Amino acid sequence: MGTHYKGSKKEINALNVFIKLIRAAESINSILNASLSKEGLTESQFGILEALFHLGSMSQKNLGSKILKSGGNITLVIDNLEKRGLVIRRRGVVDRRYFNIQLTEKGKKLIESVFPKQLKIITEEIGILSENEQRELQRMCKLIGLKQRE
Amino acid sequence: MGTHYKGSKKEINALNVFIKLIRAAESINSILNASLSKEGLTESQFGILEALFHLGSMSQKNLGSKILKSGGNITLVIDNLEKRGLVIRRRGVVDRRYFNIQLTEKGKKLIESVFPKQLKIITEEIGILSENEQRELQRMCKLIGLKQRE
DNA sequence: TTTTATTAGTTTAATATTAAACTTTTCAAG
DNA sequence: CTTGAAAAGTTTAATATTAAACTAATAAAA
Repeated sequence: MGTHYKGSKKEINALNVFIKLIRAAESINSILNASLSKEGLTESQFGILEALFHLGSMSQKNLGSKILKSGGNITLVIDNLEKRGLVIRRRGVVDRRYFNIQLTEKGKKLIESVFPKQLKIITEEIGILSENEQRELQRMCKLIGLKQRE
Repeated sequence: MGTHYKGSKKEINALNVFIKLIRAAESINSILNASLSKEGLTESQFGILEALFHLGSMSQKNLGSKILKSGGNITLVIDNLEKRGLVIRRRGVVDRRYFNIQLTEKGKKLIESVFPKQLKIITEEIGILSENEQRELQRMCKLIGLKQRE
């Protein structure tokens, strides 16, 4: 034990695992963000475009739950995407509280070009692990992710 | 394959692993941050206090590299910690460009009380995995973390 | 010794983010 | 129908974060 008591062996082990987990996530994210910033996109903007591209048009509320950001933040991100002509807001017809957020042709072109680059980075970074290791990593991360919703 | 081409099988697998990895990290972090905010601490503030507590006094530059934040940010975080009387800046004697950032007694008391709570959360969350699984998770995350510095 | 380059830290301007208060619209209960 | 609750989105105020320009101190080179 060092100068300060830091915890039991079990706790120290858990802490080390946690730190490595966080570092791995940050490591990949920082590479992805560096690539996105070249296209003038933020992580949130990419998340919105990607969700619209792969899941189709949806409300701001739904987009918020996809990228796990607050309503106020979604308003701003959509504002900025709309200014760049990448998405448009269409007021709902049956329920006028909703906006239906749609990709424009320009937005679709952009995400079609950016998504594969992001995917390539992720594949390279994760590809350092064997197929079996990837399966195991995914399984264990799922367990940790689940715990939150108890 | 769905409506849109999303990538090869290999890419899709890597993407799924990546998403689970990020979610697991976010899951634990959000619990930790909720706990910290009860003490009126931000993640960065905690990181600084924890580094000073476990590694001893150091310069702002060193603190920045420990918690991976920009210099400008460290200036602000230290400002706020200093206002609350949790740390003090001492100008270096041999080299007057440096500040030596030190925990005050109050800061030491706070981190001594907060750190075990954070550690408990981490231990509980990671503890969902067996010891063997934890070892494996750590090993794999290290591999991913390493890749960045190539 | 003077000049130049480097290093630590600060400031500024911009963006991101959230919680909370707010508006508008819809829906449910009486 | 009217009233009240809930839901989608916006605005505001606060904090966090970064990059880039800046100041001050030190070290290196001429």
